[in-house]
Amino acid sequence: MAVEDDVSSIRTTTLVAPTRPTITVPQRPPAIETAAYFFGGGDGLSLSPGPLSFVSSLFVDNFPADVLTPDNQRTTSFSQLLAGAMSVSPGGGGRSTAGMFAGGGPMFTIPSGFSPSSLLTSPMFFPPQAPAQTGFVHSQPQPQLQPPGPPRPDTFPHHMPPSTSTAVHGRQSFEVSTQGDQRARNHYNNPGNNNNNNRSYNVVNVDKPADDGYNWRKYGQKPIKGCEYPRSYYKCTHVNCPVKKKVERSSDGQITQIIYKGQHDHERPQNRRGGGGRDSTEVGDIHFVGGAGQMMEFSDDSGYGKDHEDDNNDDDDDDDDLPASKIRYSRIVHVIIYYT
DNA sequence: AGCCTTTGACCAGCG
DNA sequence: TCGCTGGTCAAAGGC
Repeated sequence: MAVEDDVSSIRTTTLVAPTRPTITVPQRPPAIETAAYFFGGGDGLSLSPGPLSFVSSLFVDNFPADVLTPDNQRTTSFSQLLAGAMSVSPGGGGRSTAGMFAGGGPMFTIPSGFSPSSLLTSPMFFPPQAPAQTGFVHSQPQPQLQPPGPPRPDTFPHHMPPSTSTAVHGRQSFEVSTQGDQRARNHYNNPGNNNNNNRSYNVVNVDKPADDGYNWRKYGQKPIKGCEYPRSYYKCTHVNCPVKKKVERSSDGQITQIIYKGQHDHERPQNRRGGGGRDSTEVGDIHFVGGAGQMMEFSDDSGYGKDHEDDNNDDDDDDDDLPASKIRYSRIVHVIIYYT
């Protein structure tokens, strides 16, 4: 299938801001088309079990901590998590944007207290560089996430502030304890626990797209039609590193898209310029959507600082120690990742 | 001095 | 062929 060929070498990450005053729906890149296709938004193709297995393994293997289902029933099974999420996700007015994107496909939501950075930083989320793998991280505005067809009555209100959208997500959410998150991090930080390998991992920083652990040099900027803010182009400054990324902003200057292209062929710099180190964004909701076994999506809605419980601030490498004010104003993030 | 951003120009792809 | 758009280059200037 041609579309599969198109995405076979693509890893896509979508970072989407919830509010985009001017909703201009650009052309979908092949990956997104494929996403809609795999997620049932295309021609009704059912989901491949692959991604579920993938995500399942992610959580079973790396999130051993107890998690809470929406009714606060503890469960340790990803399947249970998924079942719990699916029981509340499809249909109804409480449908989330990820749900819309998924077109009813599998999805679960993780509210605040869980950092997607943990996932993003995991070798599974950004798997170690396979020699033949070319990562391509793409993001697109939420309207693109909707499958083709007439507008849904339950379309996510783009004018809603993050806090409101959080409520929408929250009702559909189960919780993953930060303790579990920490354990997951320890899991990843401990090479002995990682069957994949112990290479460094990538971080998608929502608020500071240029600060994801690597050093970037801006090499271009182009105005986007219909957008007040231009698209910026960055290159990894590491010698011979082919990775590039482009950052798009909404008309209010908020980052709406971060698109990575290529894969780093080097470790993340130990000593960052400016001494900032990592400072990824606290994460709110994360939506995992099953796909072709190579793609996942999560949504980061950090607009609810009240739910933020930073019990991980004992770690310099922690992503969660942002001030609540910053968390509150950070963006919803959708991430779609392709694995090959 | 080195690295970065800015910015206009250039080039390629596409309709 | 032309115009549009996306992506990149490179000079200039700033930190």
